[in-house]
Amino acid sequence: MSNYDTKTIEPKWQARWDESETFLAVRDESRPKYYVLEMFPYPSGRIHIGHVRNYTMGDVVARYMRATGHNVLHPMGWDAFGMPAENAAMAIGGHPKDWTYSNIATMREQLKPLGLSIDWSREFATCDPEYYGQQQSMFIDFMEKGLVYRKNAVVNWDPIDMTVLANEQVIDGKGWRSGAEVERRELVQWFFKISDYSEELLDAIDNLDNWPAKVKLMQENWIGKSRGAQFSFDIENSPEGFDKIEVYTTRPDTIFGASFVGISPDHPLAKALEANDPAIAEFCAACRKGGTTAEALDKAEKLGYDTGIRAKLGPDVGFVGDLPVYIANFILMDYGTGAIFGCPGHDQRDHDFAKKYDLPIIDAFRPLGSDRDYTYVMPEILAEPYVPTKDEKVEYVRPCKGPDQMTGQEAIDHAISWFEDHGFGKGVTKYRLRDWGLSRQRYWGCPIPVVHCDDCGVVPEKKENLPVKLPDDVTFDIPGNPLDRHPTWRDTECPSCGKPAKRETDTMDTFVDSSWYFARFTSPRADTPTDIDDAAYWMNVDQYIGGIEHAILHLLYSRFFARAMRSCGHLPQGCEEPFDALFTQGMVTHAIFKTPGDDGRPVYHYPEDVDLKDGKGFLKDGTEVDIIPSAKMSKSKNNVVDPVAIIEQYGADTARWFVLSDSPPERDVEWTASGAEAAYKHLNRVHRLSTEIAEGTGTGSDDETLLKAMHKAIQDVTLGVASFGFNASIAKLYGFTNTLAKSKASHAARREAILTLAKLMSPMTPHLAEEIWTMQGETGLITDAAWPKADESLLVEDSVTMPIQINGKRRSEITVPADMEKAEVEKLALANDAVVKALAGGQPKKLIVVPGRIVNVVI
RNA sequence: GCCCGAGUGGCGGAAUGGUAGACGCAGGGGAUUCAAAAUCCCCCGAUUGAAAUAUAUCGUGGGGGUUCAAGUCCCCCCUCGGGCACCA
Repeated sequence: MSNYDTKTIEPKWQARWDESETFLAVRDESRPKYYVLEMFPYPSGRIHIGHVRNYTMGDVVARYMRATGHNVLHPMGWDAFGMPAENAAMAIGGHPKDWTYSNIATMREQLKPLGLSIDWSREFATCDPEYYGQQQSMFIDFMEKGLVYRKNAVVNWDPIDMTVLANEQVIDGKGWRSGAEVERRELVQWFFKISDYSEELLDAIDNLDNWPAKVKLMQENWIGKSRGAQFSFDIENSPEGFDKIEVYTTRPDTIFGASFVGISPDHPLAKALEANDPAIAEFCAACRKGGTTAEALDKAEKLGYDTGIRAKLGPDVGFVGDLPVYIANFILMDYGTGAIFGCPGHDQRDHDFAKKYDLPIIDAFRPLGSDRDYTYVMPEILAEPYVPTKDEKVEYVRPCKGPDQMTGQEAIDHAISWFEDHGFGKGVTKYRLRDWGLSRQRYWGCPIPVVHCDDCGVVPEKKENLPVKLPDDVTFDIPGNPLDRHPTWRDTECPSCGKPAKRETDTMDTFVDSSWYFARFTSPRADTPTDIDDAAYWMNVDQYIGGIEHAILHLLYSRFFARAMRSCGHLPQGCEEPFDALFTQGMVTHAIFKTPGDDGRPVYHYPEDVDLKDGKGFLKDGTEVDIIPSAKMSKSKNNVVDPVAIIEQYGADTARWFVLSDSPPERDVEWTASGAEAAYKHLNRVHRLSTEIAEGTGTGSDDETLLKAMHKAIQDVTLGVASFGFNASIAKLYGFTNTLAKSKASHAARREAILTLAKLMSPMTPHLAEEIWTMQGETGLITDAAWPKADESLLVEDSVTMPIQINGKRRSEITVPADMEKAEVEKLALANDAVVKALAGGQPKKLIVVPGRIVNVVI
């Protein structure tokens, strides 16, 4: 009897797939194409068990689609630019390029033993000049389309990494990588005009039917559309040149509840005042200093400074009197107009502010049936503002227009038209989404391919001079951008006039690299960014798989890029939404084992040092450890599972099988030693079963039962595999394996069953499946065999057992022929002992028969 | 604060409104073995019960409701997780 020897089996089949170029993707119009993609990895140095889960899921989809007759594209590449390479160069010397390519080589060698059905011929890294050169070419195209611009901008400056961060990269006021408190600086920066697409990116979300609702919602909130009114107050007692304040509001219906006007400390008017008034300057400086962490904002008091300026609406509107103009710390310059009117009666923030500065609280509306009408309320009388939802009907005591009773939304619509009718305001739609600042003052990124010429200004590099390659001779001994201090790299000539000029030294945000790699995979060696025919054939990505952490940034940028690429002719029409279906998978977690240390800090123990017994863990010396279940893997907590060691110990198929079993794919799965062991035992059992069947002969009985179970398994497993129900599929496979192991059917039937089992397992455990295929004397690769089809006629049971409920509680059951008439079933049910007893000679009030399902007798 | 999502045995988790707990882990019992490992078989929600294929009672975070029938649908509440946030 041969053993389940993964060290022989797995490399053998991987070599066979390689030799026969099984996974090479070639255009073939005769078959439907299917493009499955997992988010490509950053080459950090080693693969993580999370990679195993991510790529295994993609591989299951790819192999299943392949078996169902699709021409599958399943590529792999490396998101290879970024700061860790520079950090490594700073920490341990060497060059980011060497560090990166060496990591890629290591990780490729670690990934390959997983037996993924990847077309490795399409592999590339984003730091390959062939890739980033095409990106530069596209950047120039975007410039021509007006999708790129420069502006002086207040940026988030990370003082440790010495770089600019996107808003999205600032988390709680700290740099997403360094954790350093972010500072505000003004620099000339490059931007993509993603805001041009705000409306389109928002509207199109509705059509992303196969995206998780959660991700769609997050994107909607991120784009943040709001409809409101923009209008001006006339101001008096203001500096020269300022006779109006433009404000934006989403609640114009509350205008007659206004009791002050507020402007941001960064508002031009505030800046003008600051220049002449030291007290105001001091106040504004204090506002800017305030931390931007969520915590700091929570605690930050509303601060205001009365400028002495007075504001009023246009002369003939009446009602709203002179309003004091405050500089207030809670008003952001980069949203709306940087100025608001405050309505303390219907806004918590304004309410807080009004209380503090003793400003009037004026109701614009009141709850239906209420008789309150506050025109000026001392804070102690009205503790809270009245803030109903926009679809709640309220009664207006100071309406702009429209009936007295209407919902907030109706009132807003009426108010906007009232503003427009009176000619001092207009309806305006605003988005929270800002343009994408892509400049990075780093070395290890794609150089922005432009030249600064004294005479011609900013000039794009000529395309024939691309790629603008990164120079190799750089050092990282001092912070900042090595490109800035390189002696010669910057020096070039103007592509337009030929005079000496300087290269741009900013490089691109690495999110640019990952915003179009999926398109490049369709023709990775093309000498244009894409080959339009290849793109037309392979796009869109039919199934995209990755972590929820990319729900906003990466996916939104990719959606923008697809549109921008279409407008430059790099993608055909219909690719605006590049990912037809998205699946976000959970993490692989692992328990943390810790004991209290002498200094009070916990000591973390490696899993291999802990013996588990009855749910408790003990060290070798008998000390009990605390167990924290399901924690994110972290090197510092010593709870990282190394996939390489797992593959070494159990083989790739076990690792693949385990990460798919137990938990639904979208949820986190906890890696446990016992679970991995169990997976390994099961695969051993299947292998043993196959050996047994291969060696067996002869006749048996009850083939039909086995074949029925087989077709049921085909049905159930297929359903699971096709819908990301991998854990459910695996449960069915366990069940079918048990049935087969116990079956006394004939050799022919059992052989058919094990072949089907292998086929059904092949997306998850491809090596073992190939092995069984061969053991049973089949020729060719199981990978090339067609997916089994369930025979409908064998799925139908001859007889069914139906529970009988009496008043909704299960009391008995009857077994009847599956096709029995409802009336017959009713008759049988009424004759059932339990029913007869319960009826006690009476008649049921109601008798419900759901054919094939259940009988309910209501008494 | 706002917006989502989730609460089912000791654990991970199954369950088109139709027999709650599939499958796996852990646990218990047995077979095999000189013994062990491996393997195979059986039991395994709680309560009551000496026990039993008990046709007993309770049971899917809590409380109401719709329905012949609710883990599943509706309303309120609690807890946990995630996202966003002085966004006017």
